[in-house]
Amino acid sequence: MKQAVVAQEEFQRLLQFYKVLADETRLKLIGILASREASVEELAAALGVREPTVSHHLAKLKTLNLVQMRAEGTSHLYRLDGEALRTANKELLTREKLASLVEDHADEAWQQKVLRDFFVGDRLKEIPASRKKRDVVLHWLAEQFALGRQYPEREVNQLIQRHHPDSATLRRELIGGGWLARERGIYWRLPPK
Amino acid sequence: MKQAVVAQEEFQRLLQFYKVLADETRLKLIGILASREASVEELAAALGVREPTVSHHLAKLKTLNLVQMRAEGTSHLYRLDGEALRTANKELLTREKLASLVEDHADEAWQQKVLRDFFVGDRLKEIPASRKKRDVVLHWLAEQFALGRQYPEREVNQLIQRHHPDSATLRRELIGGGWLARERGIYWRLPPK
DNA sequence: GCAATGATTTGATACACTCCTAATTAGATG
DNA sequence: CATCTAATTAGGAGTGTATCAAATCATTGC
Repeated sequence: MKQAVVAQEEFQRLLQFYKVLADETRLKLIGILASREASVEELAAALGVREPTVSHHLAKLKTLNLVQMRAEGTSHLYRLDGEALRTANKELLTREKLASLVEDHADEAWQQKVLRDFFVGDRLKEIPASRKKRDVVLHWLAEQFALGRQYPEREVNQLIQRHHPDSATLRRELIGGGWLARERGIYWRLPPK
Repeated sequence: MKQAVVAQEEFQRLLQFYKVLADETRLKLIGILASREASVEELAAALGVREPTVSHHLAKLKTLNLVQMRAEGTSHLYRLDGEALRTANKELLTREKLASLVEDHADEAWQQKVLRDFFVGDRLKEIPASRKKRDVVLHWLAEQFALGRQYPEREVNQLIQRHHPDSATLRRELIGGGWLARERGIYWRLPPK
């Protein structure tokens, strides 16, 4: 779980990074500072905006430590921190990276929704037509069976019928999908794959 | 000049890229699709937003060719185009890259502003105190001299005084800054560095 | 062909962010 | 200490865009 929190923070950092860079004026600003240091006044003139606007943008860049400032007289001379830029680039958008950053509660949320949609209390309204949703329902159903116990067919049917009348279909699906196993009229639940 | 146009387009592409990525929902979307393909319905449930919202975001990702879609039944299954992602990453923010993307009209604009600020017509209101601005003014002043011509001191003073009374100071600065050269009371303009 | 299902498009609302002007702060200079 | 300059901060107008509900479109299945 600690892991997940770290991932969250890293995700937010990445998001912040993109947000800061996703502005035309700021990107130009970086472009100028990439080749030389410059004062706020210069930057304003070069970009065709007012000084406060430049200050505003520089403040955002500062939050990423992308720029450094040194005062000379009343001027503030800004320059790009190339090291920070290089570091930031490492944090890049790779497939593996992103996948690891997103909590897989995503999957879980989706399954919750399917169950909400198809159940009223613990009665199954209907058997989902789509394979994917049916699997979610069957998975839930399988969990109603205890692990390590043996069920005669009559008992299996009873248990299923507490949730839906068509026990034959559901029983067959539970077997076919590998949630239950059967031998000589005796059924048992298989451990989660 | 053709070069500049290309750079402009590339700059805009880079900007678009950051804009698309600078959204929490979209970044999560990419994160999910990084590990598996998914339908709009699933994505909506996983992200906790409505289907239209997901469609909207997917449309933006499509503009960068970051996702691919295949239809299965009435579902549209989306997946991340890892190749596109890798390509996009190459377009990265390197110091050299950015510097080349930003037109150096930036500098020019700044100089124009200094001249506007300190001149009324072609009369210099005052000699700028800051070294940087003074250089801009001196540069302009130097250009009022013809290249390859010889000026006696009296003529130099006359020319300068058309723009500002303190010809002594300005003449000295023009020499010191390397815009004019002098030998035995004769002055001439040096070619631009 | 007619529902039903999932996706997309459209139109409206709300929030965030850029940019401005005006006011304030911090340094330098007389 | 007063004044000037450059930068920053505060506050507000205008714009863009994320989101939703409602309407529309496309595909499957009866």
